[in-house]
Amino acid sequence: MSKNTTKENIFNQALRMFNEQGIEYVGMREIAKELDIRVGNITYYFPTKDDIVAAIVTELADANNTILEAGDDLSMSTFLQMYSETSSNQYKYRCLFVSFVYLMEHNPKVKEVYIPNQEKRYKTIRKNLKLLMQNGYMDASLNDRTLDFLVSSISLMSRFWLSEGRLRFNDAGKRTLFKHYLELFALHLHPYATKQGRRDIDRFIDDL
Amino acid sequence: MSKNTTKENIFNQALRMFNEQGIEYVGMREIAKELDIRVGNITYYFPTKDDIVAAIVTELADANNTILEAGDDLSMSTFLQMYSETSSNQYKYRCLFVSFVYLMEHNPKVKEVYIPNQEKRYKTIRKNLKLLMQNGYMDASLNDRTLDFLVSSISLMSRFWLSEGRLRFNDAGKRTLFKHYLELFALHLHPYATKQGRRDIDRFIDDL
DNA sequence: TAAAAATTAGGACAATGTCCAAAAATACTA
DNA sequence: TAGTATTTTTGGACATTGTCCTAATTTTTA
Repeated sequence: MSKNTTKENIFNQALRMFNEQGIEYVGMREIAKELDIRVGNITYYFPTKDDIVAAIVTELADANNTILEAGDDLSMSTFLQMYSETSSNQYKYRCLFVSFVYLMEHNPKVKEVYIPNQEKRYKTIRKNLKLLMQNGYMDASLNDRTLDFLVSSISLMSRFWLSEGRLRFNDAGKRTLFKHYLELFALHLHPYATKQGRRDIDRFIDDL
Repeated sequence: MSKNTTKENIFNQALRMFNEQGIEYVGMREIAKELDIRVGNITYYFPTKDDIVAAIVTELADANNTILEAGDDLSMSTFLQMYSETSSNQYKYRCLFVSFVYLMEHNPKVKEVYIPNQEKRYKTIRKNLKLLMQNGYMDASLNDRTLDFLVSSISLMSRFWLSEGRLRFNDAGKRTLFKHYLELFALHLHPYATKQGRRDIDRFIDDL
């Protein structure tokens, strides 16, 4: 097991503190203090605080890219499972989602990494829902407008469930948050699912 | 028409700038500059920036309190109309919602005003949904779990639609945002509404 | 072992929110 | 109306923030 480099130490310590206290409320000097190094040493690896945040965003993007794309035989279970994994990644880098709007508007480096993913995300959700229709998990009579509604609604939820969770459950653990918000997500699909789809949804919720 | 007091000028100017640029990115010196007064003059009326924000929260709370409570004869139209009015107030003080989590966790004065309203809000939504059931607008067979789902889901959406809107539509006007997010809200109820309820929902959406 | 490169330290800088004492303007009172 | 008290406004000080830069130190390379 190799010793961590200074850069890794800074990244990990920053992520830990950002997740706990919020990005805006962790100072460079505090991070340095925890690691018993000087601030100038941090700025050597990360010239600005935004660079640390950008590194976090990049790691999240990479993590999400390792989640395999849906095949043509996508089932409701797989779809839910994929959502669950994405949520897991979001939780790991949750500091990003608690200050979402703020980050996007004032951190160009974050914007650069995240924006391209965003459009892709809409399309992926839409494509997956269509696959679920084709494969008999979602109601085949869903029109485009309802599909758009579901995509919008899912996007909104998946962006802000962590913020909501922070407000509502304070600093509850991952388990509590997952139980609540994955159920919320799954129930969202319920009215538009076929009998087969609903069976998968119910099983997914039971397993939470 | 009486001349505005200094305090009112400060409040209005701050709200305007907060809404446009975000609370965290408007400095006391900038507000002072716009009004051609000195910073010390602001702190005379609002000792800290948090006090300005708290004043904004209070005004929002007051505005929402003027929206009449639902009577026992609540209809789907009225329910949607009430939601629309609340959303209008949120838009007026939208700076608060773009930095929601941040505010709640680090501004005790905001927390004090908002938290009590929050629990009340859950109960109100729940009560109103039950009224809609009783009055034949929502499916009478809704169980408690589905009701909880709807309440959670509505709460999440009504807290974060403004954040989402900022990310997705950038600085689109009120009209664009309303068209999209009120429809999203209304469609949310659609699967659980009765035929009568759905008629109201469809009319509401058409009128947007 | 000496030179070069990478890393770390330490302090300076402008900007921020906050605070305070003195000046100015206004209101009040005899 | 003149003098006093109160409210309002000013201008600058303060600690803290992220950032930047130069010099010292350590590590790597030749």
